[in-house]
Amino acid sequence: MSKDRPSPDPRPPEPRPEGYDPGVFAPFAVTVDVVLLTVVERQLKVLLIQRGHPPYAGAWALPGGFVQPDEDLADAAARELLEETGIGQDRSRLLQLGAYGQPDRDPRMRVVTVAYGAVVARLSEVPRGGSDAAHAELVPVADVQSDRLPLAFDHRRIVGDAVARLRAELDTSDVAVGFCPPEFTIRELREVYEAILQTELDSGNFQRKVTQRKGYLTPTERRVTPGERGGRPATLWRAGDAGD
Amino acid sequence: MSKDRPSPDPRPPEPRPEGYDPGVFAPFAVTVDVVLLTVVERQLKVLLIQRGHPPYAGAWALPGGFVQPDEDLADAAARELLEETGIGQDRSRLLQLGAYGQPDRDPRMRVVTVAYGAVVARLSEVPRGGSDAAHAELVPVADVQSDRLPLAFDHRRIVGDAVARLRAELDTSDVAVGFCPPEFTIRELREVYEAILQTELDSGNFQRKVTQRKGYLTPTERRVTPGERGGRPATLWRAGDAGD
DNA sequence: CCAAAAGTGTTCGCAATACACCCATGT
DNA sequence: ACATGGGTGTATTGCGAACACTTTTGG
Repeated sequence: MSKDRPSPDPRPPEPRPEGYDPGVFAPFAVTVDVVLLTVVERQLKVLLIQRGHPPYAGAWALPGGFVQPDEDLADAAARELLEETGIGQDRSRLLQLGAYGQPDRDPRMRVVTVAYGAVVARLSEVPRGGSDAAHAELVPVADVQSDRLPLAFDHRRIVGDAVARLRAELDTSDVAVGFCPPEFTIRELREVYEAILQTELDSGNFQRKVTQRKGYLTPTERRVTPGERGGRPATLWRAGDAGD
Repeated sequence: MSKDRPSPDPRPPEPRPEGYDPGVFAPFAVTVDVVLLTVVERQLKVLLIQRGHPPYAGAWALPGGFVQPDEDLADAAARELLEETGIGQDRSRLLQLGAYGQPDRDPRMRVVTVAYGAVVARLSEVPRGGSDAAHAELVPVADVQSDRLPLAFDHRRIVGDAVARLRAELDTSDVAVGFCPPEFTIRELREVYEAILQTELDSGNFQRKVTQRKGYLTPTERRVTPGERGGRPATLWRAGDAGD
């Protein structure tokens, strides 16, 4: 990658693996953070943990932590999510959002974090299998974006970027079905869209748009029994072939 | 700001809970790589340098290098690009593409790289003001993707991702005008699209589509004098307000 | 019966496509 | 005059938005 160049590094050179020039390689910490989103009662929520130690002790933050020396980034994200919240997520379902590396983003040392996005079906409560996360909770994304609920580090920005990315990919990818349980009604899927886009969608047009999209949904034989106030029973659908 | 640098012990520290434990994190090297694209004679090309030292000595690679301790990631990308190729690029014109951190992507040590994309107007030759880059050259992207020209590390994949991203953003962003000089004809812009999408576009429809798009282009009073074989002189256009 | 929710049909307008045609220049 | 490339007009088609309407349930 890089070759000999003047050594502008004010720090004493670290002992280093052979082959790299001293004075050029400064050690960084690399972490991963996970933006886990879910829709509960028509509201988009993000999973946060309450920090137990400084800096930002007591503040809310994204689950995440250090990448281990021989660990892939996505694996680290999955592991941290499991350790801190008890939620197991396949690494293939984690979408990389980007790297955040402003020099002062951590007050103590240079940390570059790689953010990952994850999506789960309506999760009402956090499993609490986490090793030692002080506290994990689902909070409305709106509270984060309005800054009514301040986050540690640059995590508010990361959440904002994640939501923007989610909105952009709603129509072109299969993310939305990730917010639904294995079998779901079109209404349920529509409410996911509405929570994310913050708009109302025409139910009839949505129905067509989503059922006609190839490989997106597959119908089951089962129907749902209507609520107390009646109504035609809705078909249950599964994620389509393309989403597997 | 705590300054205790951990010794770069290659062995992993104990798997530990969330939270910072300065002195126990595993040191990573963080680098940036730049995928600089340009269109020359209807061909999409990427700027590569020839490596002078192992690993991959003599192989082609993306320009890039280590991030310095107090340097922002985008700044590092701009600096490395300038140092290795003599091309100055504003950091705001560098688009982050993502982080690549597979444990074995560098044979000697753990390196996480953050890739940035850049776009310049038809660049026929590399400035050669680079400090020490052995050799820098523009090569057809097709040669990289077909693996006819193998690249060091995982750089082929990074280039592939960059091109995919470029294609996806062609219609929704202003990237394409970045491939054109300050004043350009619609034909020139169309050839950029054609080189990137690998298709032929109807010139008439392209004209309308691109001129009607609000804030995308602004006409000048100037025309271009036709070539030797005649033809109606084309209007010169500038990037629109939205692209500033 | 009516209310409510699922799902379909119908219409309209816009935007993309195909392609014919006119415009302004060089030789 | 003719070739060449710039630019506009026009017909067609497909898709999304708006919304009326039918279907199937509970009360």
